[in-house]
Amino acid sequence: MQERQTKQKSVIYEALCTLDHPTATEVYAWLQETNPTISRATVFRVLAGFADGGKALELRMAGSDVRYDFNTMKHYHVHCRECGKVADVELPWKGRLPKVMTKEGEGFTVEGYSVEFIGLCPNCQGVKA
Amino acid sequence: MQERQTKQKSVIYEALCTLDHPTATEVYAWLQETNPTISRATVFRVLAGFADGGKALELRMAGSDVRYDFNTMKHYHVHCRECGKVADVELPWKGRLPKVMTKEGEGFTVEGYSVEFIGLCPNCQGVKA
DNA sequence: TAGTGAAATAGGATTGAGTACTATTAAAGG
DNA sequence: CCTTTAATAGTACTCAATCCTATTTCACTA
Repeated sequence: MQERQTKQKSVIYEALCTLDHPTATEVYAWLQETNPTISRATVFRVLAGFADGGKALELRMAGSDVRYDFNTMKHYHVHCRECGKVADVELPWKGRLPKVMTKEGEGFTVEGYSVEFIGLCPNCQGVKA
Repeated sequence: MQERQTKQKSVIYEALCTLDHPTATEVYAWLQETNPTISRATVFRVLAGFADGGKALELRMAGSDVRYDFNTMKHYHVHCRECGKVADVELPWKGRLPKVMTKEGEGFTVEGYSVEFIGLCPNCQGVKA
């Protein structure tokens, strides 16, 4: 008996698909309206489980909380340097490591790399110069 | 009267150069031995000030605390997916944005991008499979 | 359809990085 | 030396994320 289906998982997944690259806290806040008894710990655990089971991507972008993406296809993201908001970027995915990268830094085993774009979201463009 | 020189700044900079891509907390812990009265808030503020004034780089790598680098030359980093440790990567810096990137995601202004390599540090290679 | 064992949840406690606040200290110019 | 004011010490606070455990509830079975 494993991967038991629960109502919590169902509504959390719904939230994940409805909201735009949400953090666990954003999912929790959104669910408060319709499911006020859901536990914060449950939201964190279930989202992490989705990522672990391949049902979602876990976005650990520099300088912002962990965000989740129901779109599990590899794709690039921009994130706002002010508020941390994330959006998808329309660019073909380039999967391969540059071959020069067989070199290692100080004994590290290099498994991959990630590219992220940084900018300002529409909202923060108006606020900050 | 601005940018006043203090003993705290001096010893924090020394710690920054001695330790390897440290977090503010690591700097604070290291200084406890020699400067037990230094304040945690001071360490955070001074390091942020170094980054702001161009005396250090602020590394906001995915999934780890903010780290600082006394080497202000642009260069790549590997970071350990287990413990967050960071090391430099010997690769020529490629400064330019891919020109395709004029495309925007949902009205974002794209200002730049960052590349980071992910792997396992020597220490965590033994611990985890 | 009820019974039962295990997985999952609720919800409160806890951790730990980072920030806010303010009385006090000390750097630098006169 | 004295004054001005930036910077610090130290404590309180915030908030994401994790831990803990009694309780719930899913899913398998008789």
